[in-house]
Amino acid sequence: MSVSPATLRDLLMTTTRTLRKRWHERIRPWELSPHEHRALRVIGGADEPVRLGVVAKSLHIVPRSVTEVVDRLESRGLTERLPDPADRRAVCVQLTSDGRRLLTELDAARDADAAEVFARLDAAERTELARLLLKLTGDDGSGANVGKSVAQANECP
Amino acid sequence: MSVSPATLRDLLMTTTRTLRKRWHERIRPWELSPHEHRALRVIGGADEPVRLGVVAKSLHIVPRSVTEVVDRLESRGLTERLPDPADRRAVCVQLTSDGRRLLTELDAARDADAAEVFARLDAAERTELARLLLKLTGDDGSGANVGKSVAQANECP
DNA sequence: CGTACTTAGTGAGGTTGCCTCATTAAGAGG
DNA sequence: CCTCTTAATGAGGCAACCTCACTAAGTACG
Repeated sequence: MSVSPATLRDLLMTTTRTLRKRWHERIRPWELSPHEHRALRVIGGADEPVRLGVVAKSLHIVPRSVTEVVDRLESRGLTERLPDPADRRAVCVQLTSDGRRLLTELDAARDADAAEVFARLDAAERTELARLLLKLTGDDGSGANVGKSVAQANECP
Repeated sequence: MSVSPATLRDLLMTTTRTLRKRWHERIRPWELSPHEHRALRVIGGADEPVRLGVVAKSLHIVPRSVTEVVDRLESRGLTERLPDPADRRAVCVQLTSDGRRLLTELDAARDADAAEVFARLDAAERTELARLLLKLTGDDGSGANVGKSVAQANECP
């Protein structure tokens, strides 16, 4: 007999809940919320400064909220604003050297955490899990997939 | 070459994000948040009235917050408080008939939603996905698993 | 029995991370 | 030049949590 969709969904939710909780614990020493880390990743992901509006899209929040997030990062000396040379309305943001250093550490910690969790699966199982999840989210031509929205965020001109 | 843990984690997160978003949309007509639905499920899950403290544990929030959640449900006529016959400090809560009716509808909608999503997988794939996720969350004797915390919430005396 | 400790719920008030709306400044089209 | 849109932000709001302090009630112990 097959597994019911409802059970499967609950299982998925429980799993990611565990992941989030682990990561939340692990990131505590840095006194940076997971959300701020995500912002840092978006900003540092490109090698050029990024517009606030682009950060907003990547984080799936409205531009107004990005202002606050970046304010907080900036107050900790992790990022700095600079004018967009091509559009004087726009504001770009980039990592400071402190920010870059911190991001490197956090990314390493995050990868280590993921590695610990997924060590329970062997290579074949990981591949299969990835295949199943991709099939679920269905990148079937619709192009609406957000899987790599963070990685490929377009930069400032 | 195998899939990196980091990619896998991102894939999981994206998947559940999609699920949450779908459900959030779908539940909109009832004007009840997913969170309130969860509370309703905990309260209606048992056939006997449930203590507020038990609801708190099931929802993974502190008792004080349950007071607010239940207040809101009660103000919509979905639940009602009653004294615990065995402990005069405690307060129990149960569904009204309106609450029971609503819960039935919502559960059906939620199951239908899950069914739509997981229809992309055949029976064998669903079974495999469940196996992999179970292996990940690792119910390997530690007993710390929370997978069915909602379903088996203990009742009032 | 009385005294001390614990527990269940809740009032008061705070925090976080979002949101909308209005405003200012600047680019774009006719 | 004049309207129309767009980028960021000030002002203010809200939801869903939290902690701390309090009351009332159960529990343990000498």
